[in-house]
Amino acid sequence: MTWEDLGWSAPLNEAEVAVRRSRIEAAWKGQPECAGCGIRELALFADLEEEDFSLIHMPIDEILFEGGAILYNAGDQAKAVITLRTGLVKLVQYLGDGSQRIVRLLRPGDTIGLEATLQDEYEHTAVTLRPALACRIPVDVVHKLSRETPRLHRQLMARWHQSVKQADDWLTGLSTGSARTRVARMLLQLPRLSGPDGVEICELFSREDLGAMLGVTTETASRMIAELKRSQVIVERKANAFVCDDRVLREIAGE
Amino acid sequence: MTWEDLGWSAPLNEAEVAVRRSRIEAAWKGQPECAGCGIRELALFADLEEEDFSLIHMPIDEILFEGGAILYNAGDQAKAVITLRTGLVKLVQYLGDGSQRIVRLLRPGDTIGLEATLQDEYEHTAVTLRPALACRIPVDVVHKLSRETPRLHRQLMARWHQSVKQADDWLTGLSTGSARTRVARMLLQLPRLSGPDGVEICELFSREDLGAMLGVTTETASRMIAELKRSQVIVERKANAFVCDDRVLREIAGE
DNA sequence: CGTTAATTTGAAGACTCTCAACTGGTGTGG
DNA sequence: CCACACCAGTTGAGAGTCTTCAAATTAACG
Repeated sequence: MTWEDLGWSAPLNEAEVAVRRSRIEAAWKGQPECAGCGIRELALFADLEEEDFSLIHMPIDEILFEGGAILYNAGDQAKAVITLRTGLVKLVQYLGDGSQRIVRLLRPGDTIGLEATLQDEYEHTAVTLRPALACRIPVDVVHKLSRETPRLHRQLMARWHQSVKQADDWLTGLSTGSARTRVARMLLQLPRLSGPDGVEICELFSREDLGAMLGVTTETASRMIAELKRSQVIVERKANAFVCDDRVLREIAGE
Repeated sequence: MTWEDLGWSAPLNEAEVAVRRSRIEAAWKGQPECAGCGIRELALFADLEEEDFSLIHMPIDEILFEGGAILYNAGDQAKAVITLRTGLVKLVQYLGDGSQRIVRLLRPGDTIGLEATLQDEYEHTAVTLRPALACRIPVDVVHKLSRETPRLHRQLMARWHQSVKQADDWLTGLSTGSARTRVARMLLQLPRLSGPDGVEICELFSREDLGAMLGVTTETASRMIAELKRSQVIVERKANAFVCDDRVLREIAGE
């Protein structure tokens, strides 16, 4: 079976700027293009052994998305599961009245669109917040591996478990308390990149997205960030990239 | 292996008012005590076939809890998964500052404490909101079945999936918008019992719990309910049991 | 360099929280 | 049987927070 058989030859959408093909064996064997790929340690196939990979005879797409790209829309045909290698992705759920709420963030190593293994439509809209590198795994591959090896089961369960846990924490942490508290908690749990001088930096996103994550308006999100900047609790290094005073943030977050 | 081997002979806690033993075969074969049990259609073992059940040689506890009983506390040793047959259970997550948030409600057919299959501690505190009948399934049974039959896998995945979906809906539906909107949405998605005269009735819970579900204070929750009562959108039949005007509720809920 | 989008800020009003008092029902002990 | 304490629910008033609508400012881009 090939990608063409699945009707996946065309790019997912216009935002998809590059598609590189690689057989799964390549990913596994650590060929150049996959050097530094976290897939072996982090991702869905972490527990698999080399023999398992030999069961797969279907290419895995490795895709580079630009920031703001749509991985899929809610309701789209769900034929693949996506593993995120670099970047950050938001899962958006739309409400009846047209407003939207971001229900989860996905980081490198996370699996996106896991529901594809159980139903034929995606539940959310998945959008990159920054340029992102991802691997698109056809659900047939997952199903086949699932039949052949029990090792994948535990990983799948673990992924589901992780999603539930994150959803619960998102609710209690980022959807409870004052806007200031929520912003502080968000900043604390944001992935930190170590800057050039070794100081930890966290890249924020648009105020609109921040609001949609915390359940407050764009203006309120903006005010809170602006306030933190003025009081020097966070210091802007580059555009939307901050050095955070975690001690004070934890205090604001209610420890 | 028996329950005693697992150290489960003692009741889970003082709130457990009755324990009845039944072998899983009994449940499957539809013996009297299991007549009307939804386990075959709804629950974790829905897909299993008779031969699968013969693999189990460990008793399943059937437990009757009174309202407000604690099924388990966050951090408790997680040795069993629980299937709810009747009643309603809340999952409570505690925050650093001691306050609490209810992250999910579980209804008949739902599986409680699924994390027991993956880790040895429960993540939430599970408390009955009404008298409840539940079956306690040792994780060893789940693991054994999991090894022997692939049919359980799909059910487990489906359960996880369901949890994630409910968590996401809980966030977007019950944690977004004004307090009035949230209360309306909550009432709309509450399980309805058909009253004596055939009219659908929904039993509400304490204002404190309602507040903890919606992320508002007890007083605000009370005000919203009182207001709906005054405006006749909901009519109290018995204590805390209402007939709801769904048309108006949907309007308040924002369509 | 002009135009557009994103962010910030202001001010008024709506909403929610806090603290406090009041109500009605339940259970206990005298 | 009554007095009392206790608890959940309700209500009130003022303070505080967030939203809304609008305008000003800054950043981004062709």
